[in-house]
Amino acid sequence: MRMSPARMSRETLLPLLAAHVMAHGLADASLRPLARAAGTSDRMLIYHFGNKDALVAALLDYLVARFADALDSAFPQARSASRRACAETVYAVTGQPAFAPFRRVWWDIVAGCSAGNAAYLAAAGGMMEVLLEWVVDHLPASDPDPAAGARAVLTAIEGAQALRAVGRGDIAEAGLAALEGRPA
Amino acid sequence: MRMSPARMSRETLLPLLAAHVMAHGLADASLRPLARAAGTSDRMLIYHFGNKDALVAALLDYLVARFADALDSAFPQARSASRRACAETVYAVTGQPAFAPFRRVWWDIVAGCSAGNAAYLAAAGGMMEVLLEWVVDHLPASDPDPAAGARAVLTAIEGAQALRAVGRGDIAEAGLAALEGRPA
DNA sequence: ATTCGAATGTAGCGAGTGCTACACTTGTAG
DNA sequence: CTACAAGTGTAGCACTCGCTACATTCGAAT
Repeated sequence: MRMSPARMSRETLLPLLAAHVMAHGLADASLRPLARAAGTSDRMLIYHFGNKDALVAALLDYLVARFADALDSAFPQARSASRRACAETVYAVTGQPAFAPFRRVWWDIVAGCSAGNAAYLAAAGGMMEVLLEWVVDHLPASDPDPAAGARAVLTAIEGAQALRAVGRGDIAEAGLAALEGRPA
Repeated sequence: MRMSPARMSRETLLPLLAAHVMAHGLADASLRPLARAAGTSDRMLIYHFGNKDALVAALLDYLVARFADALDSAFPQARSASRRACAETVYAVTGQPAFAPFRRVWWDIVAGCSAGNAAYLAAAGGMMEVLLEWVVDHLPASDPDPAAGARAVLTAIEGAQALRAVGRGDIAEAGLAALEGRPA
């Protein structure tokens, strides 16, 4: 009676690792708890990824991809009626409980960027690129300058998210409401 | 020949501790490096503050006060000509090197809030209150709704700061530029 | 001068950190 | 069947973490 050794690879490990990180945060994720969550040992994580930095880098790539997936599946397909409506839609959707883990790791990433971590910078760039494209595609077709509009919307969204994260969702909502209701 | 024992208290310690935190970040500040920076031992930090959580709480209070000071001394006295100009002023001033340490710890605080840390939430609330009041006071006198205007400006500023932190200052600046140039 | 409590130094505990050494078992290629 | 490399388990290293026990020194009140 011998269990299959359940051969592992980066690919089979990453979803389990990502689940643990989204549940417990990225900032203070350490090898042994990660390994426990994935049903392995710290020894094997190092074996498969080389060292912790490489593991985190792989994890960030994976999380960016999952974030893109989550956007595609959770967001309405239709374009918004205005920049303001677009921003409020993104704010509402990314405020759903399903996005809480992403919000959690997002601020870990921002803090890491602010501390000068290059891997985090790359991941943050990826996430912003994904979001920016999504916003461009969902701006009103009548928007005179979708590129500029998307940047305005994204700036407002990030600010609203930050304010919500620190318990000042009231400011965030008032801020979004002040976005111009119709394309300029 | 006996040196004065340099009696210490929370009050004499806090500036030194704060300096270390602003230089090296709040997230992974640990007792022994903090003590070294303040010319003491971890033992004494615990003695004066009780435990690390209380120390961090005191440190956050102190940092909020220093942030308020820095705002008062670094910002122009005059009111801005528009909401957009006000936002761009704050963005420019808080982008100065003198504010880099505050930006650094700010994102540590936001990440801590997102992880559910109550002390961080209180500190973040304090910082936002300070900033909100400053914005209200510097909006054009002609602004029809300074309370709403300040919230709009603050949301845009926070978003711009976040984007700048992750290396997308280009988006931030485009976003601020799209704020209405004259009071609505 | 004596006493007493506040302040401080030294040493260490138990837990957790990233990572490694070494032995061992597999599945597969020759 | 044998040889070999990929994969895995066990144990441990050198370190940091927050915190504590214990002994000492110091300044001020009596």
